[in-house]
Amino acid sequence: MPTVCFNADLCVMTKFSALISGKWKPILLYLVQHGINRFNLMHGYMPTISKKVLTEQLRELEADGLLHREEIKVKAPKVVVYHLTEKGASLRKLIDEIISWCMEHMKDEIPQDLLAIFRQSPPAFVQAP
Amino acid sequence: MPTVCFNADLCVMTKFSALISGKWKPILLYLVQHGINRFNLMHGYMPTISKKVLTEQLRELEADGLLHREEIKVKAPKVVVYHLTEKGASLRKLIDEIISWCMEHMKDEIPQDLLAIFRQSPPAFVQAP
DNA sequence: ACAATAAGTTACCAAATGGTTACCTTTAAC
DNA sequence: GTTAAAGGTAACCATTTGGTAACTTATTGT
Repeated sequence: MPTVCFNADLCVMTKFSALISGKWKPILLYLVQHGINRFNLMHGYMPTISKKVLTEQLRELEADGLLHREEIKVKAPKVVVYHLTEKGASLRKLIDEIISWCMEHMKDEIPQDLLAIFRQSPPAFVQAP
Repeated sequence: MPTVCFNADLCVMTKFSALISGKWKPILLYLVQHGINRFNLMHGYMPTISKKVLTEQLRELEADGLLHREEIKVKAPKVVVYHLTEKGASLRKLIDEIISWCMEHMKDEIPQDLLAIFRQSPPAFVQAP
């Protein structure tokens, strides 16, 4: 019997996965970084997400310290703006490195046109994160 | 309405998450890299995984081209050895970078002693992946 | 008086994921 | 001839995750 044991619940990668593996989270971080930072604006760029799930994912990103949520106190219909925290911005950089790895090692699963666009301008404003 | 739309099913990070987000997969890659590469041997290092799930995760890692499974044709009780493919080895390097990021940016969620060990010898043979 | 807009919430549902326990197959050793 | 070891399967269950569709609240413009 080994003296060292591994436990998935204590695994650092388990915690990291929890951070990014919400279905829409990498896309949300990317959009907020690029100024797509309001609820209905984001929803317009992600037509297939439901409002319920969009709310959930945003709240989780906020709870994990990746996004900051700011309610702008204007009298009109409430306006809410999201922006990246430092941790969130730093995670965005790491995600770009992960995407680079994917472009090299998962070529077969990534559409040709995306690969081509990526080669020209890495974190382009197209479908990637 | 924006001309660009984002779809989580086409997202590169979704594919990447599928690669690593099996609960035990990062640990398995790490163990195999360190020569813990047989079914019951691995099971000894991961006492809380069930055989069913261990089989499943190994099979998925194999299907994703990260591990190679080799049945050694000896007459005795069948012996099976796993080893990393090139893709798997390259993913292990990326995971080490991800863990470095976690050690910097998720300090509060990572036990002190692990942080200390990590500072001395990064990819140590202790609970980390 | 009424519709529209921003940003959600509520109730309910389906699929995926990991887990438990018991069982299987082949060969060698006692 | 039964047992042990290696590497699994099979049947079944609970939780988590994302999804649908309808409803909400406050204010402003017509």
